[in-house]
Amino acid sequence: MRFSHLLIPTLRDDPGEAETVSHRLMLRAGMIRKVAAGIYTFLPVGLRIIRKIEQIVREEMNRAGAQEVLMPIASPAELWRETGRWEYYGKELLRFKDRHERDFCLGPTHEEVITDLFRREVRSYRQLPINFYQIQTKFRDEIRPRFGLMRGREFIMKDAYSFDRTESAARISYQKMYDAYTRIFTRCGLTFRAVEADTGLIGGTSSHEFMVLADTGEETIVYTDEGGYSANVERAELLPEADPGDGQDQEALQAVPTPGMSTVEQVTSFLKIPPQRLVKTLLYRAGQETVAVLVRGDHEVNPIKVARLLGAVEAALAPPETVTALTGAPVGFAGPVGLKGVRIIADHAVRHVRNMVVGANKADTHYLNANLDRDFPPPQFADLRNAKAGDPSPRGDGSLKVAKGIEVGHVFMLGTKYSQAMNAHFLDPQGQEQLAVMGCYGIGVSRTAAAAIEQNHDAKGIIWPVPIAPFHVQLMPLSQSATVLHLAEQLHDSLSAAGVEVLWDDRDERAGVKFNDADLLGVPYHLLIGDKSLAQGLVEWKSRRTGQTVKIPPDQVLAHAQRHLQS
RNA sequence: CGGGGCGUAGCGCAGCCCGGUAGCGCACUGCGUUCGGGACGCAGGGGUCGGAGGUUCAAAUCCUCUCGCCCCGACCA
Repeated sequence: MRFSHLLIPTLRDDPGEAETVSHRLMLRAGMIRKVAAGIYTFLPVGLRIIRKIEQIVREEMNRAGAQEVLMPIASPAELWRETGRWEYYGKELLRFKDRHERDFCLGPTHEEVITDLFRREVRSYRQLPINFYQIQTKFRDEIRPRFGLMRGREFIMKDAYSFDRTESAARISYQKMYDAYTRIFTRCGLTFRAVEADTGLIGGTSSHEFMVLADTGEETIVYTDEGGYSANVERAELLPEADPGDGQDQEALQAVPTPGMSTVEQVTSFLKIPPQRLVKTLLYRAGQETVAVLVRGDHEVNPIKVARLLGAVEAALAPPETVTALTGAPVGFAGPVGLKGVRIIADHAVRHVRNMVVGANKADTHYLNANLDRDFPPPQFADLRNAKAGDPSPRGDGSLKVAKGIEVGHVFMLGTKYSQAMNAHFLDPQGQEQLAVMGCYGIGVSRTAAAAIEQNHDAKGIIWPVPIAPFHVQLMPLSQSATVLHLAEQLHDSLSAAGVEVLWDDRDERAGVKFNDADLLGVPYHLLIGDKSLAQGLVEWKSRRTGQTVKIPPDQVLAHAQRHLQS
């Protein structure tokens, strides 16, 4: 492909709107252009990358036995009302009316539409298991779209939905998708990790997220070196630890003034104690109930765990008025001692804190040396906090480490949530109606492209992994001399004929311009043809990643290319 | 939704405080010279200064309203 036949509007300057590496580089390399907040046009080079990823996804989905369909982007409100999500989904669901005033939305995901298809068309257990997938544009009206393709409002997603006879059969479908995802991200040339994820309200038994590891990732994961355990921090289970048994004596409870000191940092540095000795008391609103949650000063409450313990949909910090009403003190001075009229729950780690510092439920006052049993009744203990580096693994295989990741895939056991809401049945061998057991599986295709850049770039630009690179080789004639141009054309033709994807920079630009654009674009191999080396009958093959250059005769280029592209 | 910032040529920006009819670099067009890591010269094209209203003899500049975009945050006591 000739460079001059594609619109590749590279930019010399960083666009002011982009902060993130992938966003900046995709704009500069002329791969995407913004149309509105979180909404982008893919230009030819950007689209080629998307197509590459899609192709890998498609091959692996097909191999795993899923069948491709294409559902509409617009879907009618009735389907969403059946599952309650028309109300539940909130503002992220972009709604509109057609000319007859009928309610529609742009699909943010397609459980409703696919379940509707299933219940209309699939009758018998003989047709199961069945798994449908599509690669399609999704729309989610995010609160704050950001980072270019990383969190767009419109994005390209592969979504798949499996239907099985039983829970155990569904687990097999789930495992097939899990394995397919592992192959997909491996084939894309990405460094990633599958982590246990929260199943949230949807319930079900399993959920895994596939995280591309990158320091710029929005998600935090914990893992052990041996790979025995890895999970999203939100999800990571923490077992109760044994009492370190330092045998400290309980000292007398004592109120101390802590004027204006409402944060852990302020109180601990004022009292000159380590944060582990402070126990903070946070009031959470979960459903109809308000609870006081105790965690150690160096720990963070995990609201998802709080909600799960209480059987609520979600838990959020109570507003300041509630805090004042219940504790009689402004925010920052709540504590378990003498706290009335509210249930208290505590993280396991609190059990072993002796002589703790806690709020005194009085403005500008904390207690020193508060102790369980003696000063306040023992609360219910549970795992209520986020994991942090150094915590013991729940599998007992060492301690947890922390890393940042970008969520590019998510597999999910749904159970019968949707089949029940929408009456999606099949007939079992006994002729009885049974609810289909479902799973759903998503891959952010456009986000995968962005994640690949976050993981593979240097100061000069992108460095694509070969399998998802827009081209394999960028061919650069460095002068306009007839021999150089002639050889460039010959090499372009012979490589292309052999299936090597060549971007031939046929522009009449200076060498420096071509080099810089090539580095920006990130095509993995550069083939340089210049008068200098050609004088010795050689051309240069250069690796974008390592910068390593070898000089080879033109008739060996094809073999050389094939050798590099295979690995 | 709260806070901050920004809309002036395709991109990056100056001009705005202190009103006087728009400028710089890159990109783009033509010609010439150049040609292995973002060349140079000469000559050009391109902007109703996000939009609407107001003040004024005069508005990119002052005032009001509006639209769009970016960043941070959305409450860890």
